[in-house]
Amino acid sequence: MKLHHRHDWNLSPSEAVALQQELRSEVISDRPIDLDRIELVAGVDVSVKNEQSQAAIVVMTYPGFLPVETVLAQRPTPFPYVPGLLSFREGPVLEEAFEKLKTVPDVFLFDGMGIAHPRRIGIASHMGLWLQRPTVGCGKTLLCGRYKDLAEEKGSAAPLIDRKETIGVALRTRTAKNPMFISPGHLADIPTATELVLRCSPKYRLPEPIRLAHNAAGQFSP
DNA sequence: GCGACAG
DNA sequence: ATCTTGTCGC
Repeated sequence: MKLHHRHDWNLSPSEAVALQQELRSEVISDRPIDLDRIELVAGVDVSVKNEQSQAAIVVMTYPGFLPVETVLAQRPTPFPYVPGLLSFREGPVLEEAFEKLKTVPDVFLFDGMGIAHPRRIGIASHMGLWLQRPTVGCGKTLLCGRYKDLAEEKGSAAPLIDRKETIGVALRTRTAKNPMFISPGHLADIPTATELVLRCSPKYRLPEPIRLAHNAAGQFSP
């Protein structure tokens, strides 16, 4: 896929934070995703093993969820895990994977946050700037913000609030299971991102594209 | 200063 | 995220 190269990745933690402050104003998080025109949805995930990172992108039809393309990319893990700076750890290998992708998905679902981030630029938002296509952040645990208890039934949601600002939702994708934390990445908004993730989770807690990407990323070559 | 902290 | 077997439940 064609990528809009934005910057180099070899930055120190403090330089990375400064870059996020510069890029945050470019993130568009109030634009509805055109759910009626989606035909392809991609799931993005990265697995780390022995200093090596492997990225997987699985493109699936929507709403049938039939896999149409899977790409993998490997690289040495370049950056330590620092809460708030995940994109600088997974960005390099993801960039390589995106370049291998031939299909052009209508939207990308990421394993991690979108604007539900201290500086409102989690990995889904950050990579969205490179992709220039709609992206959604789907976290399994919270990075920042608070939410009120929500009902046990699948589909229940509660606003995620941080510093008086609504940054996403806690969404129950499976009855009685822990909620997922959904937020717009880039070129998306909270209501449509929430609806899309719910529609992409017909059977499991993880959205189908991310679930498959997670499985593929965890498969390292001997 | 203290606590919290995606993957 | 990763280290790791069996096991309780639908």
